[in-house]
Amino acid sequence: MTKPASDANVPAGSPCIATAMRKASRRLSQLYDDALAPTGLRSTQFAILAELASFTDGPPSMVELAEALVTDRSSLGHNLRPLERDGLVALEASEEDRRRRHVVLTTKGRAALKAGVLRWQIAQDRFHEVFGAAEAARLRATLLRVAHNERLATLKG
Amino acid sequence: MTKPASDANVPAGSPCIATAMRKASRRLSQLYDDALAPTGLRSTQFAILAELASFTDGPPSMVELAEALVTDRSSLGHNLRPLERDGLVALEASEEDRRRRHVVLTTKGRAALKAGVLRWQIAQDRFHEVFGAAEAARLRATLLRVAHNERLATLKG
DNA sequence: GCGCAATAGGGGCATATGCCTTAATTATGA
DNA sequence: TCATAATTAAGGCATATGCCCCTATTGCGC
Repeated sequence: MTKPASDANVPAGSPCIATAMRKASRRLSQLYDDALAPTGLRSTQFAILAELASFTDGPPSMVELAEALVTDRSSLGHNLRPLERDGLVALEASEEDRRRRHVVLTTKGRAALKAGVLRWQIAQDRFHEVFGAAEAARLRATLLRVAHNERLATLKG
Repeated sequence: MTKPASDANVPAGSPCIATAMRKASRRLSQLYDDALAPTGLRSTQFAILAELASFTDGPPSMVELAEALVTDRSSLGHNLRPLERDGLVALEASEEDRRRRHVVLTTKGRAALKAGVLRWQIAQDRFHEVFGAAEAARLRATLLRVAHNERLATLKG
């Protein structure tokens, strides 16, 4: 139990967690981008659409969406540009607060997400096949605890 | 044993491993970049210098270094540009194979790495403080197994 | 030795990521 | 009320990441 796959051919390298994280991140992006390629979506874009779809109480503001994605507001703004250009999302001015702009998943965006899920599942299946569903779930839970831990955001605090 | 920290305030979100990985990666980059800021190095640049220093049998070629970093050759080429400009690394033509260029860690680069390690340790300590050294080591090992698993590179294979 | 496949890098293009600054708007406190 | 602080998003700048195509060079099969 909890017996991981072989550690052979895995160099020790530096003890840096962030470095290991980025290496793994690049590797996984390869796999998921490869699977999503036929849809014209990148894994980051797919993630944005999926996160958008998870907001059931109306479209979020940029700040809310950025926080959910654990990313910078500016980064999100930049990333939304291609999606807006292609009509997958729309930015609507808020009624209550004219500073805010709500990010809306368009019909076209919803369709793209739906098509993306079919391809995404292939990459996800591959990961489960290689690492096992149980360890995958454990890893994912750990990653989300890292992502949402505020004490890992800055040294202050 | 193996009891993780609290899962409170960790939204379930999508089951996508890649999405969780990138969220965690962005979070950790925040922390390590924050720590490294005084040195003028970014965590990615620090990682490149550290990886370079790990080659004890002479400076690696771009391909060798890219593989060690689990990144694209082109990406590495781009990332080396600022480091070369600042004199932290040097690209030397190979004698045996004139296609190759060896990436050399300069004296200045070695000094920058040394200074970076002092700051890096602060971020690493924070992570250990939050997650515990044992779980951190487990996580890092898992991440490296992901990073170096060829069956997670493409769907083919 | 020659022709062709394979390999190493460079350059261009597009997106990803985050910083700092600025403008617009809203909230707050005297 | 009104000046000021705080918030929201945009824009510019720099780096990060990976794809494709191109050139130079090497290795290989004949």
